[in-house]
Amino acid sequence: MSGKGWCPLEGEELISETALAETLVGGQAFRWFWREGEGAWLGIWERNAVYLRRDEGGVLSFRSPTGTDADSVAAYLARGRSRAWARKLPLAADPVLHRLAAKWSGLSLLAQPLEETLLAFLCSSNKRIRQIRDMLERLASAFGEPIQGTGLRALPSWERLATVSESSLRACALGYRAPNVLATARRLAADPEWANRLASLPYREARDWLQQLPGVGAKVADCVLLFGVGRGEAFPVDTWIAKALAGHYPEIARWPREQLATFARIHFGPGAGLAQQWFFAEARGQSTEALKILSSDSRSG
DNA sequence: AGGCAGGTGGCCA
DNA sequence: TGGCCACCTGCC
Repeated sequence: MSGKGWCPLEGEELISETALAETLVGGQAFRWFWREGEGAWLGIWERNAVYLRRDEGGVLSFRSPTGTDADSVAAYLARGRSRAWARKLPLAADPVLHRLAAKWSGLSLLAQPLEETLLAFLCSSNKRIRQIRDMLERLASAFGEPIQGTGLRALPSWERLATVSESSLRACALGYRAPNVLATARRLAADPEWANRLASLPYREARDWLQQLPGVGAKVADCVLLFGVGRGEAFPVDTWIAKALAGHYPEIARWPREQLATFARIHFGPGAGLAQQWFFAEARGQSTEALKILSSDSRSG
């Protein structure tokens, strides 16, 4: 079934259409677009553009106009890491988790670039997925470097963002997030080692450091640590997750956010973040079709 | 036509 | 600590 240029991702577990959609556009990444004409997803990260499609048997294939290789795609999808996290969850002790594990077995937590993850979640407050996507596309077209031969643009670096004006950020419809993005950009640009340092810090210290950035609170910090640094113990608690936890665990229903996050890290352990994504997918209850419509690329195909 | 959204930070008890 | 409110903008 591999047409010209399509390369199967070998040695991977089969994945359902729903699990794939949840993985790509369920709220952890924002630059995956369903291309109806291709029957494939187009994803953009750093200088990579990758088309990803699933055959009827559940095998993934990709092709890349940027020459991104199979190892890089597999590293980004990070499916093995999610399987390892799943094995560490207390599935036997927690029937709720056991059921979600079966239902969402193919769902993976992507290994996304840290800088892009921070930018995305700095934009995310008080916004729905669709609006976050739109903000990022405006930032990419206004300030991002072209990705050669694709007509696409990368997200701007923090160094680049440090040089722009607040009004030009507001022109990207960032609203009150604009000054936060700018102040964060200036702080990071003045501290070139920040990413390495963050990666070397223990979870709690890394979280505290992130929270010192303007516009970064507990939830955003956990999203950055989970999606952009690969800290499986991070458990972002937003309104959806708070509701989902309340529904599944009535005894903690009225706990404040911060306590829910602590409870989850203790109860779920090193793979807590994966459980969070299962709860999120479960709570949304959106169809695959709805996810595709949400993320269909309205630009010229 | 207005309320509300996957939050944060400042302020008050 | 925990609870309450303003904040930009776009979409339902």
